[in-house]
Amino acid sequence: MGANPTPPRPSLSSLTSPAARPGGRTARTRKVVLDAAIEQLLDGGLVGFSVGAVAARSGVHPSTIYRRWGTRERLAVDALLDRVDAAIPIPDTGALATDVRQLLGDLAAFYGTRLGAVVGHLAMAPLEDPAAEGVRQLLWDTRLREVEAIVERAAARGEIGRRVDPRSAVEALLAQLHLHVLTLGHPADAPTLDAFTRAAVAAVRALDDAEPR
Amino acid sequence: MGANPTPPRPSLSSLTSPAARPGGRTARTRKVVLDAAIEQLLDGGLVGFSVGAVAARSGVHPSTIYRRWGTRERLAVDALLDRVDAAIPIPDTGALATDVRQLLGDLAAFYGTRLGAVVGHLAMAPLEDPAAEGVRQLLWDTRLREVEAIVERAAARGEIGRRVDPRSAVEALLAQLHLHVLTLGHPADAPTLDAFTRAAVAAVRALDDAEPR
DNA sequence: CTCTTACTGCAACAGTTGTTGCGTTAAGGT
DNA sequence: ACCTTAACGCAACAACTGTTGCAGTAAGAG
Repeated sequence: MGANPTPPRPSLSSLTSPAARPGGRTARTRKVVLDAAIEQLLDGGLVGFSVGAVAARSGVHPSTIYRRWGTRERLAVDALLDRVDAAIPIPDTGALATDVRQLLGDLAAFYGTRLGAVVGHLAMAPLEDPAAEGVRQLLWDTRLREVEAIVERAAARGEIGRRVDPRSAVEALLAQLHLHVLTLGHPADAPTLDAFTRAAVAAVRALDDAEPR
Repeated sequence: MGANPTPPRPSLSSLTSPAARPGGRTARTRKVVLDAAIEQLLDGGLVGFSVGAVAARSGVHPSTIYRRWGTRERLAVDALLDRVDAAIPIPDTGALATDVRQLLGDLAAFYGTRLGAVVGHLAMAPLEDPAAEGVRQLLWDTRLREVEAIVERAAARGEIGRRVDPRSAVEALLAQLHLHVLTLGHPADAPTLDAFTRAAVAAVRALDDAEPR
């Protein structure tokens, strides 16, 4: 029973359930296609990303890809999930401001990457494919929950009040960076990130006042 | 002479330049198509929004639409521009907090509309069509500049420091609402909007400290 | 080694999306 | 009323997108 093929962590990877007992060369094909999809996303981003393009690049027949993934969005999301698992670590520097500064810096650096840009692009607005949209929401939820640790540690230290809703606080921490970089497409240099950090920390502190009404 | 058909304000409407001297039934066709596009967006949103669908609904031949607009994104953006001009007013209540609260409330209400949801959806992430993407950025830029008035009045009143960069401040004001409602798809009730307002105002105040380095 | 089973490639097909050439139509100027 | 001219409808077409049936093939079980 230890033989079940689930990945190291119970990550949310893989829309195509690897659950069923393979009776074919599933794993190899999957890897080849997803690698090709990543390559395609690296040069060209989402523009020109299509099932046909990935099929041509991978050598796998289009019909196979359609059968396993179905839509371009599902394929892109599934390919990215494989690589974003490593993602960005949650800092623990001992103070809220430095935690936030480091997290924002890491995020900005990631979104500066070609791959990160695509991930950010897909992350910001709803997707048309229901399955892909479900994964997007799950990803955000997972991610925000992880970041809540920063807020909870700050509350434990007494840096912020204990009445702050962690989820709202996390949103406040991340919102301006995402609007600035991903929605508006502007760069985020060090002074900008410093300013975002100051603003974010102040916002979280303000959420304490009379929060639970 | 009062008969000129240009809209009240020299809005950025219309990707299709109405500049050239019309030798055909330009204006009528344009209106019919854009009205049909809005209808199509109202029921169905961006899903199922295609040139073909709008052609069928408007009775205008698809080839005509392709010639004038080219892509689905350009058509959608152009149709929406016609209706978003009325948009959301910039409040002037005499205090920063109440200005922000009203603006956030108006925005949340607008995004709760079917039309507003589509606008918000298109606003959050880059568009693939270059022309449509240009309009998106222009719209953001225009909008943010308008909102700067709130910040500048607050600075004039002494509510916030004069070293605050208005553009950063405006981003800080709007960021959490957009992340919460448009990216995450969550509702924004009154208490939530109150909390966003408190956080946003605190964030703007924090931007003052040592802002210009 | 053989059998089962699932997945793949291939080819044929259907639907949608976007393009182009041509004759026709209507708006605005004279 | 007439002429010019841009825009439109139509049809034919090209390209891309997605689906389906069938035969072949590889992985895992006994």
